[in-house]
Amino acid sequence: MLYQEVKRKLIADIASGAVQPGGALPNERALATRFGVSIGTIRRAVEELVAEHILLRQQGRGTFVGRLDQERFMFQFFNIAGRDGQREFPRVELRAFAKSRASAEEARRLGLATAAPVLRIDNVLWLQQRPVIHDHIVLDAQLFAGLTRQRLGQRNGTIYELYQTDFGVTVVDAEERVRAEPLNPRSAALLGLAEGSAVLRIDRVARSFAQKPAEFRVSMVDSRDFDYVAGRAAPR
Amino acid sequence: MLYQEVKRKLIADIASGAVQPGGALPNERALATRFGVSIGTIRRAVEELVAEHILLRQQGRGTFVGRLDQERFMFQFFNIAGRDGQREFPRVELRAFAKSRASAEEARRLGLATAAPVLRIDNVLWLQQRPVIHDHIVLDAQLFAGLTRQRLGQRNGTIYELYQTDFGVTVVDAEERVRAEPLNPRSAALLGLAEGSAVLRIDRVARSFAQKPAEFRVSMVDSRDFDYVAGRAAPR
DNA sequence: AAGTGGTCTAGACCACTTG
DNA sequence: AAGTGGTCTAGACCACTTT
Repeated sequence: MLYQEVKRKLIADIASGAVQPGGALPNERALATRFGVSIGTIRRAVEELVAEHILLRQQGRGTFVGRLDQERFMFQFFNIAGRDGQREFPRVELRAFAKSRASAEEARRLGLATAAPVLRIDNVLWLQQRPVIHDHIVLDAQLFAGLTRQRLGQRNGTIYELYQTDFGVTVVDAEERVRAEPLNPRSAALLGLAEGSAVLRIDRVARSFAQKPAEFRVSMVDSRDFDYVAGRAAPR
Repeated sequence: MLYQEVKRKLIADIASGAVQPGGALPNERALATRFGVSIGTIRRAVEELVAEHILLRQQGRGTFVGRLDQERFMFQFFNIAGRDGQREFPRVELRAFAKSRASAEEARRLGLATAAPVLRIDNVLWLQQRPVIHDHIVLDAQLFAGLTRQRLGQRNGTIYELYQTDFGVTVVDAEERVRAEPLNPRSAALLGLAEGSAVLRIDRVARSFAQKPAEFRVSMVDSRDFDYVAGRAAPR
């Protein structure tokens, strides 16, 4: 499994920040020489990282570390679409930022000790000029030490890009669990809906390399006009 | 794109029934000779078909056409799990079988003319000895000509395996849209729940080769104890 | 023109399964 | 022992991007 070894070393380079998001990798010949393997083996490792959206190859230009920009966020992590299938980047409104302690459930999802210090962020996401989603985001306060309300509000790009550029945390995949639930009072107030309406609740654990939990997020979605979409066909 | 050509030919062989579900493909050398390409090119084509769960390779044994058996159904198409993540194969109870005509929505999803003849199947799925899911399945009556209530009731294995063995329709992927909805009277009766309870509604279009719609299904899920699960990490 | 990734070849050797 | 897929090599040639 030589190529697995190569893949691990490439991931280590990305995780350590030795190659920056958006930056180029050395070319295939250089990598082959450095790792002492053939170009075919390099290609195999890079192909898998491209399939995982961690690297990006462009013929004639080079191989680049994927940035968690808007386009990728929409493609990989934003699964809400209009009834007609139309997708739109949401307007994000920051409503609260606080430090507190993890509940038992949150600690378990993030792989932390119970009552570990966490940061909490409440966002309201707008689609078609209406508040549709209430996100409650929970982060390990140690991993994101120094994150402030100001920094969150000032950011350009997605929150995942902020994790990547400011804290070296690259989100590579997410697991989501969806259920129907009556709307709670806090979300009802933020979304301007009646308490008890049937809404979607999405629990998401976003993970970094080696399945390390990076973020836990609960989204309450007014699904009267929007769906959670899964299993879109891969382009072939 | 030689390997794409090889892939198309392999798919044609599977779709035409020239190789049966569960049957073995010729070995790599034989395929390379038949198509006049190198083994590497055969491998590339087969690798993609394996990634799409259409073929299955076993070192030392051979390459086989994937059967839509219980294991694959659970892995690829059954996305309901207990709160603790535990997965269980449901007991399927056939409650109704009828011929009628497609609604505008159904026709659109199946790529049929409005009011085209369709078959309708109502199943109740049991998990942990309780009715949890009401499936309403709509099929193109032409594509599944000859399907009877008896044949459905007698089947061994999953309904997708029946599509494959009896009608040559291989389901290769599915797109699902999920929302929260108050429970309708018919599903309420079948699930033994109060009308208006908040439940998950899942609209699924299952597709065959070349994105051809094969089945449209609406599932109503009592999500008090079960979740819809998406984006599980790929094994690496 | 030079440099990059994309495709394809023709083999060698290994690991695993079956008779 | 024979046959299968799994990994790896060392190149050739092509398509594309940049200078």
